[in-house]
Amino acid sequence: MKDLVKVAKAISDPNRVKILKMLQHKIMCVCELKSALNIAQPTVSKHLKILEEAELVYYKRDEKWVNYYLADGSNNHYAANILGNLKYWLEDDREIKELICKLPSIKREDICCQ
Amino acid sequence: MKDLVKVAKAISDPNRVKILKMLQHKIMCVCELKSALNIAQPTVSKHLKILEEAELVYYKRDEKWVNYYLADGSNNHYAANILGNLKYWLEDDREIKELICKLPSIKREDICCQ
DNA sequence: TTATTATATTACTTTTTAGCAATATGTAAA
DNA sequence: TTTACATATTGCTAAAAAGTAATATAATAA
Repeated sequence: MKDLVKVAKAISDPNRVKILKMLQHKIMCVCELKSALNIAQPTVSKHLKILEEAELVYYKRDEKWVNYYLADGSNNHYAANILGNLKYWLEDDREIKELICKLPSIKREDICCQ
Repeated sequence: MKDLVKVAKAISDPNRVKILKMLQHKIMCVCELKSALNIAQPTVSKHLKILEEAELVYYKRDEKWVNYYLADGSNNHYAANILGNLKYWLEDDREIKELICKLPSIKREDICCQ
């Protein structure tokens, strides 16, 4: 029950759903996510922690950046199920499509270091 | 996006998940749900409204009772997906199993009218 | 009609959550 | 080392959500 509720809570915020949809297309660092979502960096970090604790994402440090990846759900079948469905969900959502469109132009070299 | 988040929020509360699991086994009125969950009647009504707005349940009045049913999800594919999965999810959850066990002994004739 | 009873709604309190600014931490470059 | 910079954490505020008691509504029975 706790695991299910944790996954449900994780996807019950639009910004977190957007993060998951973006990570479907591209491994991203915190500052890239911040730039895409237009929210403060600590807010992004907090969302990422919630997603990570629901086993929906994981991260690997790469020098000074921390890259976030979609999890594969192998340890959490609720997470696996949601991640599987989310591949097909919201593909026609206007807001999501615009976000995905913007992705190629969001590069850490350009947007970080300020 | 709004529909997905609404369904996710709806199942991100343990009492609401319990309601859905109970409705898998039995059509129930508000006072039966209240008795099963041990929470106040307005709290049950509020949870039911959230579930209904997420299109996870619907209701029909039957004389002075209002019976709640699992929805079929035909108008909301997020709801349909969750309801489909929830049939198999939490079947081994101790708390849920105890609730389901209690169900046959919860009868509106006995518990309401007080 | 009036009384009874099941449920919904309202008004309120407490807890949780999303957001941010400020600060701490970790890594790499100078 | 010191500096710079990406990210995490802390401490706070505002908004949302879960809970309840009291009250309103809707249906039935008397």
